[in-house]
Amino acid sequence: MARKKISDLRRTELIEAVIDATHEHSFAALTVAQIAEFAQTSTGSIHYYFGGKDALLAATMRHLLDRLKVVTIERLVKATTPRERLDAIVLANFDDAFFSKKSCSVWVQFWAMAPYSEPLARLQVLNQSRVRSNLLHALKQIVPANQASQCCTAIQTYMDGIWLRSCQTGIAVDAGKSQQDAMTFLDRLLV
Amino acid sequence: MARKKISDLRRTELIEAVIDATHEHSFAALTVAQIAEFAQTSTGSIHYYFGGKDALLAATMRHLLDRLKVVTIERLVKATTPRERLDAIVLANFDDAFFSKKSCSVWVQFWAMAPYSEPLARLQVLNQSRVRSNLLHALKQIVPANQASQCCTAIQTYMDGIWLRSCQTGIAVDAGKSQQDAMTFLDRLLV
Amino acid sequence: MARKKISDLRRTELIEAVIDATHEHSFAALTVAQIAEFAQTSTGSIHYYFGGKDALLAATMRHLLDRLKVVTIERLVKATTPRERLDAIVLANFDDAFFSKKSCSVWVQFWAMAPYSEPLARLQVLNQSRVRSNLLHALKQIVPANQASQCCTAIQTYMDGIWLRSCQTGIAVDAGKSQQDAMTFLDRLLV
Amino acid sequence: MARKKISDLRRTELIEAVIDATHEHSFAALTVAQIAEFAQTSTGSIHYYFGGKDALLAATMRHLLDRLKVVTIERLVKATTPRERLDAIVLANFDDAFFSKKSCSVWVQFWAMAPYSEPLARLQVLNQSRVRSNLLHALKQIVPANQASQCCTAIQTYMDGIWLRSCQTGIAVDAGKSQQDAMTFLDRLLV
DNA sequence: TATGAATGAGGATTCATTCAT
DNA sequence: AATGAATGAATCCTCATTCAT
Repeated sequence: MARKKISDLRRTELIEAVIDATHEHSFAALTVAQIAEFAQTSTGSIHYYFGGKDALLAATMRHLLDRLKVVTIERLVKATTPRERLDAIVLANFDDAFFSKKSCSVWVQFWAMAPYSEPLARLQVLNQSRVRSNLLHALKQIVPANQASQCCTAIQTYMDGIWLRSCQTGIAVDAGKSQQDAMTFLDRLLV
Repeated sequence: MARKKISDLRRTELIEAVIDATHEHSFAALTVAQIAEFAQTSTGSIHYYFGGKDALLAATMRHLLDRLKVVTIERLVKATTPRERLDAIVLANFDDAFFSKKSCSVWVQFWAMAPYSEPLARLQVLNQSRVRSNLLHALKQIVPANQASQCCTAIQTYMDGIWLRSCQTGIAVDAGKSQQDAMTFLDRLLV
Repeated sequence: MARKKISDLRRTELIEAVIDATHEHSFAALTVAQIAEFAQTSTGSIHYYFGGKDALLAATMRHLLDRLKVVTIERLVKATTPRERLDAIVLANFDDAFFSKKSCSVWVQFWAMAPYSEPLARLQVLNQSRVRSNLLHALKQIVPANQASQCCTAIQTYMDGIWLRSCQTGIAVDAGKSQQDAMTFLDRLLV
Repeated sequence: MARKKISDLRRTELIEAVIDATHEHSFAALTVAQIAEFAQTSTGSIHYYFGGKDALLAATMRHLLDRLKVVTIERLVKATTPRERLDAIVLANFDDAFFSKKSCSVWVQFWAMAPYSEPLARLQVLNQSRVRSNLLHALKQIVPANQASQCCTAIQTYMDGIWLRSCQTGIAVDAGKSQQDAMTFLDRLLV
């Protein structure tokens, strides 16, 4: 198990480097050599740990998606009312534990590539479904049954839109502010 | 003038080819030769008319943004009340004259690249500002002054989110349905 | 004949443009389009008059070689003694009617290409032989028969060297000065 | 250090290939792939070791210039009288350790390109100055002070001319013969 | 004659990937 | 485990040449 840890640590370090590098130069424009430099390793190591550039992005996204999952669960277990559960899910998406300009950059590039990559598409669908499932569970106790689905989509769309806009030039990313905005949005949307 | 027309026609043909090709393979994965094949021309012509692959994407986006502008204006001139104006702007964004899976694919890739390309970033800001300006003008007559800005952002974010989601695998794109959803969303948001 | 003149004028204009352009950018780096711009014409015209880029350089060299021939003859007819004839030939090579930095640039590039081009090699040999023949004719009356050939080669080598050095960066080209130097050189060489 | 050696060996091998290939096809007409073939490597390696085609020519010339420098020094240390020193410098230029048709071919193409390339121009000036400095040092003790400079230029011009002529079609290159000719030339020139 | 749009073969360069050490 | 030298397929772009007008 101690053995395993070394390898996992290395992978995590490399993934952090991918996030930094991708934010700065875009994943497509990045060479494996550049990523290796960010991570202070060699191209050989990148291939040793991940198998290739494509797999590297997939691994990075799995990492980010896991973080979202963890933060969501942490917040959900503390919530008691349906509305609290709804807020928990939405706030998790903008939790400063991982909502940052860097993550947004990677996320949007992932989105742009997903339609052209089976493994990425799978990840995208997985996350989308998980979030939707969580949201719907809470929403059904808040809005009339026939409005839950549409309402859920509106919320997901809003959240995706925030991620999308956050990575653009000249946009300052502030987790706290985004959480407030999201709460105001929910208040407006749910009467 | 006949000369100019021919050259413009050629440019438009090439841009249509870019949209088709990008939707199918993603812009980054696309080779100039492939685009040329879609357009039934040579790689030389692409460079002759646009100067390079990057400039080609910029030209394509300018084309799409122009279409949005035209459709928006067409709808705006027919609107009389503030709410009608608001609806006009939002409906224009999902007008089937250009809201299609293909456009969404290009749009999202444009978004992913904009932070790393001066010319694309400029286009992105230009469009974002134009839409915001239109929306705010109408919103200020609908909601209290202190809510207009936040409300505007929510609407833009929602629209961006729709574009983003529309290009994903397994999502069917239906302009009419998207327009209806958007109207329902506005109703909910503006009480 | 008037007809012919128009075409000849055009060819001469184009050749002058080639010389200017080659001096500024080197013939290899030059595109036909650039040459056309120097000549204020189109690429089509270049091909119409010369048939291609390679033929253009050959035509240009033929032009320069003709100029040398003409200047040499003009000076030779005025010479009476063997030494005067020798001087005439050498002075012709540095006559400011065509000895200039521009000509030297073209000449040296011609030299560099000649070993790899049949037509250029022929021109090179032709000129070399013509000059040698003229020189030898005079030299044989000046130095002992068994020294004429070696002496001739030395003179030709010196003249070629001057051309070569004249095109280099930082070297000022002055026809009068080069003529003086050449005369001093001959004096030294021929006792 | 073993590492360094291997890499240096690789570089030298590549440079030898450039000389062979350039002599056969001219540097401009040569493709990187062809050079790679001469060197029995890949195009990738060429770029890995030199960074590009231009840098490759510069490296090759630096190599040739170094050879000249080394041969010159070897001969100079053995010379005692001024005239012996003068001869040493001139003989070095035609030493069969590197005076060959191949070297001449490369040299002349270098000369033709130098006026259009900063790095090549620097090399050209460097070598020209070094040879001049060596020659002048010896000449000042042989000819009157006011004649040294002009005499030096005549010698350099002669040597450059020999290089230039040696690469032409139909000229046989013989180091020994060129050395003899040069000695005869010096004898004639220096009374 | 003159033009310049269109072509596409050809070349320099990049970069993911491999593998010997 | 880690490295980075070596590879060569793949791609963008250039440019001589053609040809319809």
